[in-house]
Amino acid sequence: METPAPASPARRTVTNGQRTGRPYDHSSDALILANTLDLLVERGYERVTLDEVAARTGKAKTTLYRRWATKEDLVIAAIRAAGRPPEADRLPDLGSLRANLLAVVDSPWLGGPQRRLSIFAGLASATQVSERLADVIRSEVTEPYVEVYRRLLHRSIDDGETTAHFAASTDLLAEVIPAMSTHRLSTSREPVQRDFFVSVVDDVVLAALGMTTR
Amino acid sequence: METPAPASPARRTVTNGQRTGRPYDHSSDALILANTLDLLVERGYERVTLDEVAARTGKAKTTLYRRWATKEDLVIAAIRAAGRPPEADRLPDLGSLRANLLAVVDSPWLGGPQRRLSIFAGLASATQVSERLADVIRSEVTEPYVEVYRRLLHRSIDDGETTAHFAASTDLLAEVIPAMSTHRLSTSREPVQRDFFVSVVDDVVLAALGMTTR
DNA sequence: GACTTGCGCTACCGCAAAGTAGCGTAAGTC
DNA sequence: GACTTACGCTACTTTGCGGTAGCGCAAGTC
Repeated sequence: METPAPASPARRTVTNGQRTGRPYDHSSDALILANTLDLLVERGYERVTLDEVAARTGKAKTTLYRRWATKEDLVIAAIRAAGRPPEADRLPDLGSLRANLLAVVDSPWLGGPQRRLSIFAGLASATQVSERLADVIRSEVTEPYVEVYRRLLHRSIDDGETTAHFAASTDLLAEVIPAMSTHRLSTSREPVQRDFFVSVVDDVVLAALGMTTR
Repeated sequence: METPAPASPARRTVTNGQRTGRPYDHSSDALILANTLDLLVERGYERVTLDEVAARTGKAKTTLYRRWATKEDLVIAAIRAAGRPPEADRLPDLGSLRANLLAVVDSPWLGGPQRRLSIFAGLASATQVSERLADVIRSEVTEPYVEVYRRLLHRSIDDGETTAHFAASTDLLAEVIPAMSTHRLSTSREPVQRDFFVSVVDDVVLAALGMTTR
């Protein structure tokens, strides 16, 4: 979670310099944005209604509009507030490419691998709404996430580690595809397989997100 | 393309047995359904309007409603009319698992690999609309498609071929992830890499489609 | 205490899009 | 030719939802 941006107040009457009067109560912004993201995941962009966001949060709809000018702005803020994936350069080197990749997979970003995948599905619909929204998703979610993996991989290639590594771990693929037929990640599966599976999944779903046909 | 189902006429006045009067002109059903699918891909379910489907097809909106009772019915028909992936049992054995998998990848189902992926993206939003629609997508698209790969793979495992095969071809993975950063499949890439990439992509996107959180 | 501005509420506007009604006409069956 | 039903058209109703107006009150600053 990040601070919800200067809230770009929808239309604030500008009193020069100093502000008086009752201040914004930003204590519940995080809750609003979290609920927005939840709804986005459950229903997709078009079926998110601000009435429902307001109801869930216990805020008045008008309050939402005091902070974000449009629904699109609110959703963008929610996406931004979800934070960004870890940066490759700041991650400790765990000794092997594989370990480094798995660390990213298991990072708590977007609630961890399970929920992350759900969010991707929700975002897929949002990319069809507007260029602006699609751009935000790309620049805030897709690109940075793929970038981590790419960086880790390139680093490993430069070290000459890569090929051997992949050759060693790819028997897993033989299990991955049949496992997919369950269509659930929650079913029991050996941990290593799961991890590798999710990493591929995440990446590829992102690629699909970037591939809207507009 | 399949015959567009008995069209389950929205509400037909039942004259017993024999029908007289001007018959339905089903010659353009395929066109209607194709345009519906196109729009679904371009815009996502919510932004498909029947006015636009009608306009594109050159038919009157009321004509659409004479054939499909609701928008949802029309979209379902469009998905059904898109046909099903090839069945594993009917595919010729090309000698290696890899060749068999690639044959599926390159099958013309849903317009071939490129367009197929776009359609998946469009369907992702539709899975959030209703249980019924989600079920159709799962049973008509997701399940059968994953099933092909699964069957081919299992067959290969039973033959003892699998592990060796995958080990031999997985250096590709080292290229796949960085290549994804382009977020386009249309960029130039060596054919074998592309094929393998797309096969993974297709499969995994499908898994994501099956994973709606409703 | 005077002033300012956010909050919650209720009511409302505007618009897009699903779905319908009814008409004149086309294309069939008997 | 009489009859029936689809087609295209225009106009309409309904609904949901984004977004706004204005009020009484809360929570701050001076």
